[in-house]
Amino acid sequence: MAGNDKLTEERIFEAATEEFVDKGMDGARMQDIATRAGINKALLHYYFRTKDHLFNAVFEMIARKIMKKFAPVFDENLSLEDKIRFFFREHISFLQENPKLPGFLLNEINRNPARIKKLLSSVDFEDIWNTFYKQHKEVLLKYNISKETMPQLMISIAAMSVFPFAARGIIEGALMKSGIEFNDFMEERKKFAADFVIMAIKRN
Amino acid sequence: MAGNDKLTEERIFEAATEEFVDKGMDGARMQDIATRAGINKALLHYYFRTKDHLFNAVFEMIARKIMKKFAPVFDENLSLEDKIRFFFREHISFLQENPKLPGFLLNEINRNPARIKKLLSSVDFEDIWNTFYKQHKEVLLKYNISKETMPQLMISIAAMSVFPFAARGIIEGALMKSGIEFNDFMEERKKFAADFVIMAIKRN
DNA sequence: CGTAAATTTGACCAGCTGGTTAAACTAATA
DNA sequence: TATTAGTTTAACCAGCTGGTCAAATTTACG
Repeated sequence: MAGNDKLTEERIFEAATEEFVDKGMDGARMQDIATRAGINKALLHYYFRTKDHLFNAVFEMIARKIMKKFAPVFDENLSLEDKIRFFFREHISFLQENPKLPGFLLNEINRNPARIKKLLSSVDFEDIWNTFYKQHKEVLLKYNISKETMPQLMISIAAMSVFPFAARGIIEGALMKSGIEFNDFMEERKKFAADFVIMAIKRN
Repeated sequence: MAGNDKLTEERIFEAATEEFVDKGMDGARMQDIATRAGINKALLHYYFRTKDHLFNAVFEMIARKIMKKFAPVFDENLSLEDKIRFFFREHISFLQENPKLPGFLLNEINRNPARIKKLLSSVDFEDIWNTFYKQHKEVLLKYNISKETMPQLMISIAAMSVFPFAARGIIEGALMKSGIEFNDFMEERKKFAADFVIMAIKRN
């Protein structure tokens, strides 16, 4: 075997990731991926038989990467408030480094819901939320959160950090006239979002 | 001229809207649009010269429709709290009737940011927010909102109602194991989101 | 070195896609 | 009825796309 087989496969994988994230499954071209990886199109098919194979490999890798990065948040030994602050700091920082990921994932999920449902079937959200709820049940008594409103809260938290990246095109347009840069806005948002959520769940 | 010219154009427009919203610009096929409209592909090109023409027409129509529907919210003669409740009730109801719109718009905006920036250039967000701020400046004194945090607040509000629809594929998966239906979740969210935002901006 | 297996290539193909064209049809109207 | 402008159609095409194939090259190793 040629000694650079892993190098080639890695180069293909990186090239495919960039093309797919940039242009989506429909928009990406096998030829472009091959060119970007510095190889032949036939060689591309030699490593990943079809476009679907290649796309699925890339998609699952990204999904795993994200889960691996944020599952630990639930286990951190922090107070509820600090956990919320920690999450927004880490999550928004991650998205600042991968700004196109939200749009890519949301689009491909809408385009093919079956794919993600298969992936998610192995994740027990009920359990994650229950664990989280039990960890903080003493504190949550002082807050406005019941077990039933956990999904609403969790999805609100996700929305606060993910949405601005998914809707970046509009938001940049909306901020432009006020002379605000998107990156400054997101930097400010790490604190704003945390304060916002903490305020929202506090009993008055 | 044949008396049904407007009928034909309308049928094309409806068919194109459904196909584009469903499959995106890249995924939609001119033949499918023609078939859905019950006409020939050549006739489709006779009414809208190219796929781009057709897509732009559909996209601008949808964008206008949304703006027209929600600009009035800012002018309603309501208290700040009632305005927030009113917005979430109306906006989520609208999205319940058009659940695929957020995914479609966000994707096409990411795919072609120039398109939306042209559209948005005619909308003076700074002005809208200033007007909104002035309308409620007496009340906002009691809240946590300064002129500078208006964009953060506005985008948070949008995120709360739009994100669940854009991420519906994931959220349905996450809610499934808890036995919650997406529609019930969104119905509950009209109140939750409003309470959440109002709590968040109240001074403690 | 020699040979078998793995890797890489250029040339090729069938099918689909957006778009065109020339001819046929329809309805108003003079 | 004959003319004309607008509408609809079937057949066609060039170019691109994912995918294939046989031959050439490289590498491992006895």
